[in-house]
Amino acid sequence: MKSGRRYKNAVYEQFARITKAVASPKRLELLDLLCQGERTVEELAKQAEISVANASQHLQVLRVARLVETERHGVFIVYRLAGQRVCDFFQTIKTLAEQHLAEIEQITRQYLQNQPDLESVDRETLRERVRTGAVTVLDVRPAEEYRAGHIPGALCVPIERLDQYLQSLPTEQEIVAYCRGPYCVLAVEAVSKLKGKGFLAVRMEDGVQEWRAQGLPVTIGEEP
Amino acid sequence: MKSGRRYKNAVYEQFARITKAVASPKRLELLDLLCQGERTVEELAKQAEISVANASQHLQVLRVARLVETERHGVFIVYRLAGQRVCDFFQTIKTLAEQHLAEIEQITRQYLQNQPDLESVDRETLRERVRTGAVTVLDVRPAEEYRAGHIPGALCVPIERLDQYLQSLPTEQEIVAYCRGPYCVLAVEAVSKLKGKGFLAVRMEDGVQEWRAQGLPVTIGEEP
DNA sequence: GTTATAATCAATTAATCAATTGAATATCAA
DNA sequence: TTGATATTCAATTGATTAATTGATTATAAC
Repeated sequence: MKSGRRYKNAVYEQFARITKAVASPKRLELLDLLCQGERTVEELAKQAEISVANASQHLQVLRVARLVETERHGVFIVYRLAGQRVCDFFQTIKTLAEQHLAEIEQITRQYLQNQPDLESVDRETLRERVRTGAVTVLDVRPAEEYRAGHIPGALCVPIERLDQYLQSLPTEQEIVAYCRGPYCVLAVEAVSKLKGKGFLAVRMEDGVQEWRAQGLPVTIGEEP
Repeated sequence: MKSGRRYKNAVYEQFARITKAVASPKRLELLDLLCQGERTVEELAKQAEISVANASQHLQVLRVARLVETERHGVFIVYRLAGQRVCDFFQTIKTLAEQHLAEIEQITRQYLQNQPDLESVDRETLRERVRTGAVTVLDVRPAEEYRAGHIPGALCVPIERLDQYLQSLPTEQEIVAYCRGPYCVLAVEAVSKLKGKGFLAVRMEDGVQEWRAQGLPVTIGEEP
């Protein structure tokens, strides 16, 4: 075999290390979670709804491909993305899939149809209403994701603690809930619960990644 | 299982259709070739050095993932990328691999070391020298790729026809050869041959994709 | 030291995938 | 219609891969 061919094979083999690492639905879900912020193996396993051993194995595949890195914090091992570029890469995959695979829109439509009447609000409208204080925005992701970055003015109301916040929420003013983006179901569930309790709740499809990608501001840490 | 989980699984499954399609070195090579321009199955098979049947199968995997599309031209079937976005996606993979996998640089260095002393010239220098006419630029890719887009002022000299052009090339002036980019070996081979014949030849690492990505102009069709 | 917890490792199974071969299909031209 | 060519299909092989299970390692608290 010519040396040129051997070289080419070696190079494409390296490229494929990256693509093979992301060629699994579960690993894509783990990457998606890690785009929202760093996490321990246990948290990742729980949120992706797989066993810890299985999550550990998937994470190591991602690590060997240098897409994620780890750090030991006492008895925990924290995984995080190996850079913003990896998050961008995941967003690219997402966008490509959305634009090339009509099935995704279909699956989403089907899912949303099975949810009780669910309006949603777009970015621009929301931003204007937040600015004028005409709306209450809830970030229903886990608190650590909120701290890693949230939409300015949003309240940190993790979905599992939504019940505790119910009495402090306005009953007349509109409430907008968002989570990790269009394929995350937290906001859908939050809105469903809020509407059941008589609130005026709508969902925003975008997550922080989409918001940031539009060049819109993101607040890091706690709200003042 | 909750409907939220079923929905998530379905969505990530769709994302993975894209990533599984690119999770093979050979399919990445085919995509790389298609980034340079459309081609028939036979041409792709020949350039990737695999059997036609094998190429056909790989191409169909890419087609099912909607990354490429086909058109029948008589007895030929022409494959092309399903949009500029797919080319960008491939470039993203390439960049990510280059930046995260030190092995690639190592492999490249090793390959170039085995080639007889091979200088290379960067984009900016080349552009300036082309502008002032101080250099002859050769595009050593196949003619159809040249027509699909080439660096302004470059001559179309496919490597397999290089011999025929030898007498019309300047012997005193510097000659710069380029091909599909840093991992393509055509320019390396062309420079090697030219230097063997006594020409002042150097290689430019960038291909048209890299050139274009810098916002530099690209000429489509034949030179005037 | 002992214990509890987080994470990884090792071994297994079923499933999926890459490449090869030879046959089948589609188009065009004689 | 027949023959030639480009491509795809179908069946087979060997190689990877995902998920599960139970055992093992590493750390911190007692």
